[in-house]
Amino acid sequence: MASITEVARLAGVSIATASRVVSLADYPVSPATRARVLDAARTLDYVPNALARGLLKSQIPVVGVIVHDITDPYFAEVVRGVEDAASPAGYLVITCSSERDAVQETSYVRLLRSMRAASVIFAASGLDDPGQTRELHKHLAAMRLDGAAVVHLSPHALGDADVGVDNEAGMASMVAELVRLGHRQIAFLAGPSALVVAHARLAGFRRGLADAGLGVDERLVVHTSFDRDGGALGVDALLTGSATFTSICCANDPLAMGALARLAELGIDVPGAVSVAGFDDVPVAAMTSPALSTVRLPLREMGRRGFVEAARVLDGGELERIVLPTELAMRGSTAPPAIEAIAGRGVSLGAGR
Amino acid sequence: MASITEVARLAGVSIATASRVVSLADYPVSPATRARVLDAARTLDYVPNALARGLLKSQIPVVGVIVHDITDPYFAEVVRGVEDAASPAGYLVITCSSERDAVQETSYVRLLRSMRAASVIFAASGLDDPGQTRELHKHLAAMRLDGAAVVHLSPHALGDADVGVDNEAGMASMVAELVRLGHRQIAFLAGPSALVVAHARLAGFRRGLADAGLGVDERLVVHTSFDRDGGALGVDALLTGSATFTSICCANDPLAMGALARLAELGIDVPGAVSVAGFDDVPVAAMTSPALSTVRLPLREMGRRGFVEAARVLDGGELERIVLPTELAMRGSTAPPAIEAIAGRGVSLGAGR
DNA sequence: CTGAAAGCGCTTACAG
DNA sequence: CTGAAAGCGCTTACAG
Repeated sequence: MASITEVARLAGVSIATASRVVSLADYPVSPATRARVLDAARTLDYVPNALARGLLKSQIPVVGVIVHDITDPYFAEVVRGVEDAASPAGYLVITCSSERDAVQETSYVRLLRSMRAASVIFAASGLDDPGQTRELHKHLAAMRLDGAAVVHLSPHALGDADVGVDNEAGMASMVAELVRLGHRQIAFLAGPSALVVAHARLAGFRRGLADAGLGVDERLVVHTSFDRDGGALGVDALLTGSATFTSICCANDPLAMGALARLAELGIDVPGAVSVAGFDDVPVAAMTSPALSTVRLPLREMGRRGFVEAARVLDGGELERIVLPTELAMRGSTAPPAIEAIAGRGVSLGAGR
Repeated sequence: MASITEVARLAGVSIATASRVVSLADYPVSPATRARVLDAARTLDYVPNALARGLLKSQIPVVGVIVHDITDPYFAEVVRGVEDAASPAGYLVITCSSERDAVQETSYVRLLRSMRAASVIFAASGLDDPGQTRELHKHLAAMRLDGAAVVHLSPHALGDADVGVDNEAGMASMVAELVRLGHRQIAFLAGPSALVVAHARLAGFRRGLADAGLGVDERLVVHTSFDRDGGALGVDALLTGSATFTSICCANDPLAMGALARLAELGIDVPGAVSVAGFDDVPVAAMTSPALSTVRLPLREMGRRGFVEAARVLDGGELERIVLPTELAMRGSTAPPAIEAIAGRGVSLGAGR
């Protein structure tokens, strides 16, 4: 590949001058010289070496996004948002599926640091485990010191999201809506108790109930994994428990979809016998049957704004903490409760009910 | 950030020696010296500068994956596969959502070239438009010359996939299965006629019919976009057309899901009145209702093998052309045909049928 | 086993 | 407006 040296030689100028024109530097160069350099660059199919430039700046126009799993539509949306904002600015996006594993996450961040990525954006909520993450934070601190932008899109062990939503308020609004529909016995599939974002949503559930003057029946709060399997298992746990309920509120959409699938298997009608609500509004939420009522998060916008904030920091500005609005997306999986609540313990599962 | 110079100074050795130990070079260094260097590196929180190393090698351990859209589960799966193979090898994955736009694709590849990415993997099929892509191929040729690995996971304007599936055979096997179920009037939602991979699947449809001794009713072959909207539009086109059919075979899953949704809207029972089949087996295909019968592509494995082939080339080997097997995944959306075929023209849409 | 030195391809004071 | 030179942080012949 042609280097700037060859471009300069072909154009008959110094490499300094060649650099000034090809790098679009704001520096006076005579029009004739400029034209000759541009010509030479075109002739030689010159493409600047971003590594050399990056070495000088100690930074390369690349942003790493840490996600739980890129095949999870939540994260795919966020990453796409980052890309939509980053791409016009000439930044490339590196996806890092950490599976919420601290070791993997650290290894990714170290790699990002080694290549002097301009920014790392955490799309996934961290686990509430500060001990595990000392090395991670060492890397992040070093990167920040070096001018890199670190942006969180979810609450994490060390603080709130930089660009995010009010998870607690969003969940409380869903609870309020279920109460408005007439529900009084609302179960909650809470996800993993160690996940920071799950905390916030559980807090929202409690607040929603409190706002309605209702108490929390702790037997109806179930912790599971944050995926479909957790939703199915959660339903089983509720049905074998001792408390009755007319609706199930879930801390995210996968949980709700798993619950929907398990209830269908058991022949329990949604929303006839029980209402189900999710949280996130991933694109598939509108395609389940019945379609899932959920809390819409502006996922793509979160990604976009995440990059915008990163760019602000790279420009020497301060991170602005941003809270984006959530919105209820009520669909077919919720309705006023049936006369009788779904019973817990004592009801045999799978018996065609 | 500490550089190797500082590590060398702290360890009391030359930077050459320091480099040999921190870069894990296969070069004799006395154990005592090695230990001192490692110690210094740890003390200084030394992380090697990948940009400096890359500048020397004219290559950085990064692989770019060109996809249509990372929020499309097909591509998310493939990217995850690439990441699963790339990550243990110390490579980072850059996602490029090109929206099948030649200009964007070229711009991404140029950026990848400028940062001397070790490899670019095309997950998306190209458009059959060699004119549009001259500049793209100039960049790719330059990268290849420079030792980068270019791998195609789908057929493209200039040739077959390097790591892919036999789209034609896969589609033919689905047609054979529909015929086995008793279908004789099979419609085909073909996707865009300019998309190379769509060609192959249409060819498979024709071959499957020919193998069964059936002719192709061209009135039942509909070209639309490659997404849900195309599926819905395709159904409308078929219903207002003049030919009858008992099943709809789709060139990919989004088309099939769009068809399913539209048929449900129209009150047409699947698979009672008409069978619907997809192609790809993206994860959501199992979650529609009825669950979608489709042709399973080993998407994640395609991504993984794509990186493995890239690594082979980077190691100085030759690209091995690999064809991965497809598999039928028959689910609830297909069944033997009803006595009467669905009629086209003359049936009023949306009239509760 | 160790080190001095060249060089990868750029940008940017500095001098003219 | 133009150019010579230093230097970013590494690796790697080459010499010892």
